Amino acid sequence: MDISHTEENYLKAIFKISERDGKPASTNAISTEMETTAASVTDMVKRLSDKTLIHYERYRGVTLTGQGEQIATHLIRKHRLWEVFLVDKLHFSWDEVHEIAEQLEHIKSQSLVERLDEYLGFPKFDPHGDPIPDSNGNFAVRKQILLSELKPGERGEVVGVQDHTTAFLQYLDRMELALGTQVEVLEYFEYDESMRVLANNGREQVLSKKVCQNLFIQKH
Amino acid sequence: MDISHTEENYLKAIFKISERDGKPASTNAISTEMETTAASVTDMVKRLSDKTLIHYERYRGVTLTGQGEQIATHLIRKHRLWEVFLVDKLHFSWDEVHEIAEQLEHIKSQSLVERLDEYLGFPKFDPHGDPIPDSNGNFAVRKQILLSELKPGERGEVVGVQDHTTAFLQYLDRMELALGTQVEVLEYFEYDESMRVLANNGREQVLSKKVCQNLFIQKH
DNA sequence: AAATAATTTTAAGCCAACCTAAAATAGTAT
DNA sequence: ATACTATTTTAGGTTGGCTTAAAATTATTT
Repeated sequence: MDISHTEENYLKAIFKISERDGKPASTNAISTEMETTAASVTDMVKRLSDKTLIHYERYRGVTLTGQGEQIATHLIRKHRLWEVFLVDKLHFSWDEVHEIAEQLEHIKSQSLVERLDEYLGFPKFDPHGDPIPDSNGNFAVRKQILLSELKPGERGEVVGVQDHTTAFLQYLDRMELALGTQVEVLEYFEYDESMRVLANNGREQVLSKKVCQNLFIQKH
Repeated sequence: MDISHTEENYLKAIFKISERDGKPASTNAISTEMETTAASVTDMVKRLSDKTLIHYERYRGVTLTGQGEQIATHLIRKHRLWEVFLVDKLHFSWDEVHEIAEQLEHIKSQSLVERLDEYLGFPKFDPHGDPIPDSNGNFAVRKQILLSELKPGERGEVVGVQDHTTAFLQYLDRMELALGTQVEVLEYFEYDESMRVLANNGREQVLSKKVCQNLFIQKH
């Protein structure tokens, strides 16, 4: 059985949505994620169901079958490995790689993925700090919290971003808040829920609520 | 205007055929190359003509327009650069890379190609000795001849293959006739048009007519 | 519980890319 | 020039993935 580029993208969307919402993916949620209409989704969902890649009952939303989930996690694995390649080897910046990886993730070759993984040194996280699943679809877990959850006096390391937009990533570049940066919360302002933060590069700056709620920190 | 994966493959096929035959690509030739029917080709050829990617007149065969040729050579450029990547960086053997590169060549990102080129050290030839066009579509030319054209006593360097099949490439591996091997023709047998050849690795062996007609040599 | 709103599905149809079978054209041989 | 053959095109139809508009179902409000 072969599966199209488009079908793969639907599976990935369904995976993403059910992970985020912790429940079956609704037709509407999928149509939003895929930037298409609800009718198109219903259409596709029937096909994916015929191929036993998802469980589907009318009006009930969809979940991935084992098979479907395997395809989805493998896509994510490929996407994130390629992102590492683009950043580490080709020196793209972390805000430029998503679209290209979106294409590269559809390349079909088992040995390619495994060799790429090895070539990159078996990375466990991509350039945005997102975990790279192993070939069985298992994600590394990390006890990370949002910077906004840190109390004054507490310290941690920047390990990931929740918001993947170019705007946010470029903002972080400007603020020199790369992954791996050690930070300490100096002060919390109730007024606008911002924080004064000291980074290990010596920079001390105030970060907005929005920024704090989009930065993942590993506490220590 | 955007162009599909399939359309790109047609353009590449047309380029290849007109290069090989030195005349417009016939519907039948294209259908053979694309492993499809003549009717499908006629269908597609009309669309490509509407997009001004080819010149087409019924029953007259097709040729690429400037635009079409640019797309075709750019595909070949990407294909061959990716082959170099797969062999040089991921250590695939030269008989394993074609299919994967066939997919990778469709990745759309100008900066990706240029960075890859740089990363690979601006290679001029791919792992099979085929020239890699520059970003303007210009191919390096090399005065190469077939081994079968060499006379006893003459020497040269193995620089490419005409036959790209796995069988031939693996045969060359066994015979230790990699690209770059220096060879000298010791003896020619009229009986079966085979040759006794001495390689710079000290190996002396008899190569069949078929082998000699599929190995490109740069004479010296 | 009934009415209203939101979501989802169905219906009907479009386009790209394919197919088979039949018709048209071109090329070749007599 | 005619007949035959090979090639190419047309005609008509399929499938995947998409659309809009209408109908059906579910969820929410009163």
